[in-house]
Amino acid sequence: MVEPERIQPLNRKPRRPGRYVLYWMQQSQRAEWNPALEYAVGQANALGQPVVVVFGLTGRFPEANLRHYRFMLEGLRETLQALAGRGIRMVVLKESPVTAALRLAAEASLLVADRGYLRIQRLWRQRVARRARISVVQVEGDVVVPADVASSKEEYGARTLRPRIQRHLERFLTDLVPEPVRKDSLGLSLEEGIRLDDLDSVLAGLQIDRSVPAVGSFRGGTCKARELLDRFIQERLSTYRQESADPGLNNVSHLSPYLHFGQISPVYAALEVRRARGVRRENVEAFLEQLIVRRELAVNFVLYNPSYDRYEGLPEWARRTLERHKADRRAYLYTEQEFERAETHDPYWNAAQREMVTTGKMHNHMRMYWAKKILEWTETPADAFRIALALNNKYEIDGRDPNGFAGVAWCFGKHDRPWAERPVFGQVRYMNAAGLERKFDMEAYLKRVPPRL
DNA sequence: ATCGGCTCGCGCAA
DNA sequence: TGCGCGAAGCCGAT
Repeated sequence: MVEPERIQPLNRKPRRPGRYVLYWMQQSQRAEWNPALEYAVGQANALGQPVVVVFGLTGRFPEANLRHYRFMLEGLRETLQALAGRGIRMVVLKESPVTAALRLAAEASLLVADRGYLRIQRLWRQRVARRARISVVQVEGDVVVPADVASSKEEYGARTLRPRIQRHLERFLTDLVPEPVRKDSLGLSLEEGIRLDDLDSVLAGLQIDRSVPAVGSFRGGTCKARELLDRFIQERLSTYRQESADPGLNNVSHLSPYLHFGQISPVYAALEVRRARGVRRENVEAFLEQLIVRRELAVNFVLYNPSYDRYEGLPEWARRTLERHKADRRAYLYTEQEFERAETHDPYWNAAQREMVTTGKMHNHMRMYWAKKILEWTETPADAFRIALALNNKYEIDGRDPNGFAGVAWCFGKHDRPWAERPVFGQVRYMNAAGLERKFDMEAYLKRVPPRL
């Protein structure tokens, strides 16, 4: 049963007598723990119709490259098979999500969409809702507490969002029981769509940026995500609070790429972690703080701040103080290319950059240090913001995620408070290598990251 | 090793 | 209007 607050009509058009209920999959790329899918199945059962799933595979998602597409397609291939196992046909069309959804909506009774919070995802849904001739309903499945239920405005920090999430948490942290599929859609006559058996040839047929190679360190897909989560709970959760910040230990879940593509449900992950046996409460709480409060603070940021991907999206006090120190002498200055090639004087910074470029994922604590240093070693804070975000989006598997936008902005003062004034940073929180060495085993970090690009 | 100060703005209590 | 407090800070004093 999907919570009613996850369900929102996106237009006022009627249902029509079509051949099937259409689930337009976009953000939640999974066949289980997917409220939009289960809602679609429930509606289809009530109408005595089958469910068809459509996915529009566009080569034009902003800033997406081979690395992102490979990971996403590994997940989609598995999802397609899992859906077939439930008697649900998934059609993958090589065109924009909007036109793909509209094409199959022509013969549908009702269109169900999942939810994504980025600007482009909201725009896509708006267009589909406006141009479809049928009722379009959006079902939230990307966060635990739907962002507009938690708050109706941009929150100032984790401190102000946390109680708002807590208020609703229990209501939304519930099992999602799969609906039985009463009428299967595997035999329907439909557009073929493209096959996903051979991902190399699918990728070869897409007009995408191929300059960033796929990574072997993380394979996409729900199974892989579940495996990582299980292992995390078994082996790492019981020391999470103490160790998760240490880049040398890497004691983290590694779920963020999977969450980014909707290959695993945050509700499922939260429930699994809560149900873990023999783990101290503080560790469970520390993980849920990341998975829910911090992640959903990032979603709040991209939903309510129209400048979430620009320097202008920073709070007034941060821009003011950075502006005041714009002319300060920088001890080092690097170009975007020097950053990209990990050619700074700082071995920790270079290691972080190499970790990101080679594995597609940088340790959480290093992401902060990394962006703070780009601010310190670039001529203007606005350039630094742009460079940090561009590199993040290019090389992280979960680039262009709300977490990335909020994470970079945090390094420039967003969701943070002012600190003692100093050169370049002004009152924005400063970090340095001595801090890393004081607290963590940085030799271990250097050892676990490839020594060169 | 530990501690206070740094400094802004939100939200709540009064 | 006052007050407490905040993602992971740093720095100098003790």
